[in-house]
Amino acid sequence: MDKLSEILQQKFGHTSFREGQKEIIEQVIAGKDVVAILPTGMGKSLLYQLPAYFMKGAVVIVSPLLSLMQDQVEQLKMFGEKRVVAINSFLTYEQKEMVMSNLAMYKFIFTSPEMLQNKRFNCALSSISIAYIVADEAHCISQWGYDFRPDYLRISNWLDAFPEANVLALTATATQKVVDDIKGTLHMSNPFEFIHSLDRPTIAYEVQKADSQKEKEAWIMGRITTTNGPGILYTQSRKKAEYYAYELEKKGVKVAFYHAKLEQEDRVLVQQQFQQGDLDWICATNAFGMGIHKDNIRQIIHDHIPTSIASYMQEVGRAARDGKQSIASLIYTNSDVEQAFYVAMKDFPDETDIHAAFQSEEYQILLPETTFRILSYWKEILSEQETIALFHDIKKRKWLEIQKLFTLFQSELCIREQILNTFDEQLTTKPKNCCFNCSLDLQQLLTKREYQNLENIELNWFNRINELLRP
DNA sequence: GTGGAACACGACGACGTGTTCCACTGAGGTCGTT
Repeated sequence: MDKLSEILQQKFGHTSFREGQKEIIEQVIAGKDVVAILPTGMGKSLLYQLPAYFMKGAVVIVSPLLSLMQDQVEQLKMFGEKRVVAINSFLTYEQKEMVMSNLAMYKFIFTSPEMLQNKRFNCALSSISIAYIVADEAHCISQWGYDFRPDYLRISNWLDAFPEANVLALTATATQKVVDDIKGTLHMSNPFEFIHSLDRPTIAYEVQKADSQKEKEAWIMGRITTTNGPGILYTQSRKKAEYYAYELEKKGVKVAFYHAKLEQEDRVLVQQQFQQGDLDWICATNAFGMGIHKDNIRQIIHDHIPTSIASYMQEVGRAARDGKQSIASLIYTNSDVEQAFYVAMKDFPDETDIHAAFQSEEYQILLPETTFRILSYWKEILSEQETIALFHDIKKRKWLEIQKLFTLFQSELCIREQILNTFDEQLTTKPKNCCFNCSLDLQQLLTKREYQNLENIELNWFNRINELLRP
């Protein structure tokens, strides 16, 4: 048995590697930069965990969510690794000081892109030896960096302080544009690239067009109340997620809603209940998904046009992790394109905002928080004209992407094939249940289910009490 | 930009039609203060 397999068995209890894992791990150990695109459930964590045991120094893992960090810290501790810490706002000032003063003790250091801008933290990091740096869920660099969390783009400058460390970028879905963004931001020159096929033959694609919002709602309610989950209904707004959860609950469906405005404890609770099977459906915004461990999701429904093909695939990819047949359905109306564009654009500064922000600091403070944050970042590195040009470009790109997605859903060609082509991939074999435009046996795909309508039960009770009280 | 609700209007009263207004609209982390 070679050394890698030995550690795999000793530390992680696996007897063999999955496709691509060994190759990637070898490249990381050899000191190469690596971009690895692997579907959810293909063992991405192992790719950064295992090489650490062959290299001197610590591993810094940049993660987008606090919950994801906690999750991974716990997972490593379960494997018996004690030298692991997450440095983020969950720690008090005193705890942070304590960890930073003893940073050399740790093998795995999890942190957020925001934290990488902390001077005290950087000072501590520069005093220890770093083997390699990991960008987990690296698509966030491209997806969030430009218009939401500019600290993702600041990783670029931060990396200059660690020229010796190689970088490993991990994600489940990335178009060529996203890969280019990742490589650029992480200063990767000639990295080893492992790109697993994005095609998931056990996910069938269904697209439905509705003439009105009412028709759309009726279709969604009908589908969820007559067929089996577990499933996720992705809505475009928090309000809609709550509305559907409320309506479905009345029909007897075990359901909860999930979005960014939920308290942290409620989020954890909903997530756990769904994972344990106590809930059949989650009505959620795009906040739901990263770090969800559930293998048997059978249905993903979208009630809108997503803002990018990559995020659509991320969301759809949460189904069928157990390899069993599942279905991804999307229902839209013509006006949904405009809605998607509005949502994608609403925090972007317009030309007047950019001009005013470059003229006066006070004006910038009047802007919405996200807009202010984005502008502050670009003001540091670009001129006013360059910033205007940049946002013009980003807006145009977003609009084209949404349009492309809309055209794709409207087209009569194979949906699977078109999606794969967007990711520069060719479809080699069509599964039996491919898509709405090829072949789709809905009766086979969707198991019938009857729910007990709680509205009727309440009504019956109301009638019975009335009868009893009648003089 | 769209869609739905509310309102105005015509004309002997209810209701269809046109106009106006307003709601819709994601994602996370950190710091300092209460």
